[in-house]
This record gives sequence, C-alpha cells and structure tokens, in this order.
Amino acid sequence: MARIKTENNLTRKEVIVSKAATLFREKGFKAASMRDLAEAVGVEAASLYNHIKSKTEILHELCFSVANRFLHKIDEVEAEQTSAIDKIEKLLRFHINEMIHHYEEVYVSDREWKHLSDPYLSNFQNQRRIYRKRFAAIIEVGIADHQIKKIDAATAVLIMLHAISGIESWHRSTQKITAEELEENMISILVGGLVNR
Amino acid sequence: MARIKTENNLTRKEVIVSKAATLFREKGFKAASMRDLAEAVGVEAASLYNHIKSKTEILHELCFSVANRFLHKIDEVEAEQTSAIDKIEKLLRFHINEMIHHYEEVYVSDREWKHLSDPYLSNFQNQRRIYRKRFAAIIEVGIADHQIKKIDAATAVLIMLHAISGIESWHRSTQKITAEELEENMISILVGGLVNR
DNA sequence: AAACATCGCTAACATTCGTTAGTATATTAT
DNA sequence: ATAATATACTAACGAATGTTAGCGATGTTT
Repeated sequence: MARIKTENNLTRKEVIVSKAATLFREKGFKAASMRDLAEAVGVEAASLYNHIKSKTEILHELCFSVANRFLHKIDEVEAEQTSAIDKIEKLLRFHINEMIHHYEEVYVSDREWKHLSDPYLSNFQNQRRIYRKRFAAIIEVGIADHQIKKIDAATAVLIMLHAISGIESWHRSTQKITAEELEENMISILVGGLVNR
Repeated sequence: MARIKTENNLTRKEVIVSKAATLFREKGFKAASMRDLAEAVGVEAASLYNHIKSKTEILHELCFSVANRFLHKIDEVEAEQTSAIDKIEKLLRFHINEMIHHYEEVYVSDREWKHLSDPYLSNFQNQRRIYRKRFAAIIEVGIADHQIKKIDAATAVLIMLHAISGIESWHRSTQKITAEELEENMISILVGGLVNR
C-alpha cells in the first residue's frame, strides 16, 4: 500500500482532514459522523483510526492551522513601517483571501472551535483573544494619528472579522460577483467605515 | 398543577423554548441534549414531551419567531417616506437591538437554522433570501440617488448582517462598553462605510 | 526471502440520543 | 364530589455515535 503519499501528493491523513473540513462546514462538527467522513474518503469508519487519533484531533488540526496562519500574518504586518490604515487594509485583504481560498477550513475554525476540548479549547480562545487585541492596538494607533475616526477599537475589530465571515454567503450564492470584485467591495466598505474625513 | 401560566407569566412551553435558546446557543443544537434541557427546566426529559412535539419543533419556533420580527420590521421601514440611508440606519439599529436584547434567540436562529428539516428548512432559507434582496433593493435606491457609493448591494448586505452578528463577542466579553455606545459605534462604522463623500 | 510496517476490513463495544408507553398525581371545570 | 385535563414520573425502545480489537493483505526494508 502507498506508504507516504497518494497520487495527489497528499498523505492519507491530509485527505481525511480536508474532507472533514468540508463535512464539518456542511453539517457542523457534531452532526458530521465518522461514518459520513469515512464514506467521503471512500473507506470504512474504523479505517480512519489508522491515520487519526480521534474526531476531535481533526478539529484541533483545522483550528490551529488556520489560527497559525493568521498569527503569522499579523507578526509580519506589525513589523512593517507603514500607517495604521495600511496595516489594517493588509490584514483585511489577508482575511478576505483566506476566506475565499481556504473557505472550508477557515469557516470551520471560526464556527466549530467551541467543540474543542481542553487544553486545546482554552489555548485557542487565548490565541483568539490576543489576536483581536493586537488588531485593536493597530486601530488605536490609527485613531491617535487621526487617520481613523474616534471609535471603540474592540468594536471595530469585531465588526471587521465578522463581516468577513459573511463571505460564506458569497460562496453559497449562485450568481456571484468575482473574487476580486468581492475583495474590493469589502475593502471599500470596511475601510471606508473607519477613516476620518 | 398550574394550568396555563407559571408565576413568571410564562407558559411551561415558553419556559422550555426560552431555556432551549440558551442551551442551543451555548452548545449548539446538535450538542445540546433533551436531557440537558430537562435539567435546565428542572424536570425529567420525557416530561418535556407534554409540552413540545420534538426537539426540532423548538428550533422551528425560535427561528421563525425571530424571522417574523425582522420581516415585520422591513415591511414597516419600506413603507416609510424617507431616504435610503435613513431606512438602512433604521434596519441596522433594529438588528443591533434585537441582537443585544434577544441575544439567545437571534443567535440561535442565525447559526442553527441548518438543522431545521424540510419543509421548514426551505421555507426559512426562502424568507432569508427574500429579506436580503429587499435590504439590497433599498441600498440600490441609495446608490441611484448618489447617497451611497457605488458598491455591490448584495455584498453590502452580507457585510452589515454578519457584522452585527459580532455582537455575540460583545455579550461574552467581560469589559463591555454600554449597549448604547455599542450601537452608536456600529452605526458609525457601518453607515460610514456606505455613504458617498 | 524474511521481517516489518502500513492500512483496510469486519465485528463489536459501551454510550448517548430522541422519543414513546404507561402510570400517577395535581389542578380546574361541571 | 366527580369528571376531565394537564403534567410529572419511571422505564424502556431502537437507532446512531465514537472508538477498539483483531485479522489479513499489501507494500517496504534488509
């Protein structure tokens, strides 16, 4: 049997996690059964356990791989020598593109993390809280610079992040605008809502 | 036994549905069991069925009571003789206040409607689609009037509605700004993101 | 070729789930 | 008081769940 990689250059485990992302998005973590997943992979349910430790482990992997990408990005953006508005726009564009191109994973990470179990749960919540604080800090710099209007930074963050999760509806919509148009529209509205004028 | 009302002026069924809303929000529809609900109500699981037909019926009631409130509101707003921006602001303020004051129900209706079963599921999806189209139509009037900048109306709707669902985080936050401040901040950012200038 | 690791299968497990049946008790209406 | 209604209980059901044990076949390494 294939030892490391299948024809698609993915390990069996990666295939399982990827199919799980789709399934978890469609039905929710709790409602998606291991037998559903097995069928999607083309295998019996028990066979999944040759590759993964548990159903929850799949959720861990999804949630933390997404979280890590965002943390890495905010590291990068914070280090740049640009204006607060520039940084925010870069973060927003990253969020938008992640939501467009890694829809299933990002969506699942966003909506199903509650089903993580400790210590992963607290860990995830912490990372999330810290990420939002760092995002808010950038906004506060923008407010101090009078680039951004006087608003509650935490509220602004919460609006931005949740607004982007609306891309879910775009994915499910039948008559879509293009991804580029979507990105520009979102940036126009979201950044436009922040700037002083 | 109490025939119609308990001491709180609520029927037993209303108590059950209300406790269910809290539970469904906390754990998700699938993960919240009838035994959990029974415990919250202070009764055995089987006893719930003297008041409700099924677990799904509770979800129906929650989802459609919320949906009906929004449909009623948009009826009202559409009939007014005001500008598009005025109408949008009124709708947004209604959404915000619903999310603040009927948190559990609105949140559950928003996130758990997928677990409805047909014909209720299709029905709900239809209402939702129609509501968004009517909202988008108002935005398009604003664009035609040059009150609102040239954006994709559907995208704008999706941003507005999802942004407001972020109030969830406000509810869970420990150091909250007041509800009034939250409302004004959200309106400032969201309406500010739409208007031409 | 022998030893070993990989990986899919069948069968089964203990739990938990939503729900029903049947019964007893308390309240309201006549 | 008596009948009717509402509502709580215990017990149990069949179905679905995540997961484990054990086996056999296939591939890799020596």
